[in-house]
Amino acid sequence: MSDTEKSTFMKLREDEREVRKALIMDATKTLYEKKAFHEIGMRDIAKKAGVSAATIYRYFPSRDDLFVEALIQDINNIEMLLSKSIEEKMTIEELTIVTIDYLLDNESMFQMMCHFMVKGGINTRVLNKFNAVLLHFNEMVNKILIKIPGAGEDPFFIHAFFASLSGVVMTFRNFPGLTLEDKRKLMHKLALSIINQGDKLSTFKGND
Amino acid sequence: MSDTEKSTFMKLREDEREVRKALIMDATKTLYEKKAFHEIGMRDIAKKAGVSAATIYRYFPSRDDLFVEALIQDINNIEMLLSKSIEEKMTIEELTIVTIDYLLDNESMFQMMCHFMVKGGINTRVLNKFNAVLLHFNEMVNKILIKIPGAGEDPFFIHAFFASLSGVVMTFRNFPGLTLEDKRKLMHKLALSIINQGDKLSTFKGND
DNA sequence: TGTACATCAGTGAACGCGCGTTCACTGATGTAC
DNA sequence: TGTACATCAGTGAACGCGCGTTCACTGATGTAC
Repeated sequence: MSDTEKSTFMKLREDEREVRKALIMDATKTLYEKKAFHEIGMRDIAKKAGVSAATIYRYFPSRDDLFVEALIQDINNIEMLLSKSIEEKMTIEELTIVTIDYLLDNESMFQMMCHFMVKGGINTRVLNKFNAVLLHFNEMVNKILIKIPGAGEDPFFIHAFFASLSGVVMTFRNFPGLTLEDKRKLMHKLALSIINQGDKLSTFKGND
Repeated sequence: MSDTEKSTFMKLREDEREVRKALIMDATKTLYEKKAFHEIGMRDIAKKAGVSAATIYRYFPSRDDLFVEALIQDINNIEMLLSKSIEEKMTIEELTIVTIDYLLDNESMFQMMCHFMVKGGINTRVLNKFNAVLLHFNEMVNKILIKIPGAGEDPFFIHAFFASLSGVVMTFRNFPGLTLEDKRKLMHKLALSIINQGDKLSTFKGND
């Protein structure tokens, strides 16, 4: 009896931990919408979550661990977004636009991805987690996109295409002299030109 | 007479400054070949150039200014590389491989580019310089690549394509479980699949 | 019902440290007269 | 030829500061007997 009591007690404590952890994650994600990735510090997150900075370290071993976990959740969002798009029988063109927009509208997530992919010297444990996310994303893309007409023939192309979109967004993010909306349109066109190889832009002609 | 004497004297001093400046730049570029971008500090550069860290600030207003200048010179390298490629009547496929290899073999440069493009909060003056470089590169790409068969029809595609290559390199740089050479081959294939849209990989079949 | 003890979440304050940048100073070279 | 002064490159040492992380401690809750 003492055993089961103890375990339910432990269970409650465990649940409570999960709740707190989720609270910190939520605070982190909220900040992502407001600040650039490199401007988000542990003290900011702590403040937003209503705890002290030291508390965060009871739930996450390091800043990068916290962030990579946030990324995992974000990938889930993308996953749902893509699934939904497929259900609605989106064309590859529409999907391209959705993806570009996602990368543009979640700037901090994008910055974080670049951070993990480009900057060296990241803790091995964290990098493993991150790579697991990437692999998972790749598989998911494979499963989902294989069904889209005009995208599915070659798995190489699918992966290359998604990587390309990151490249387009990265390269033209700060393109001088354009408003955000102009940049968005530019990126749409650029990305579509990859699909349509330039001379077949007809599907998107009306958006000039 | 005193005037011309003075000016030649000034001129000499000026020349000497240029030499010193070049010396610091060379040290910087040498370090690029050995260390990751984020690991290169002012003290490292100073040591390599045989001066003190404080001296660097007599020639460059800040670390980022120094780095952006290094980038400018590097872009010149790429420019020459591309020109040469055109002269040798490279196909777009061959050019793709050259470019991927360049990005892989100049890791720090690539990291630096990402740094300037992705990270926020960069000094306006520096960002302007950087954007000028990008614009220049874009124009150059336009002028050169327009001549390549199979690439030239649509300027959008050309720019998108180069941006894509960055994306491919960024995304698969740390792909787990592959050696550098395997990653290189993977990236080649991925990038070529963008050009050839998957079902036309024939030009590169022999490289498996 | 009470006392001693274990566990653990939470925290304010401090630590550590890297690293870009600045300061106050030295020394060499040139000019004025 | 000599003296006072201006200019400027170069520098060792220190500054500043952000910021992730850790420490030593408190307080609440539960257990043993």
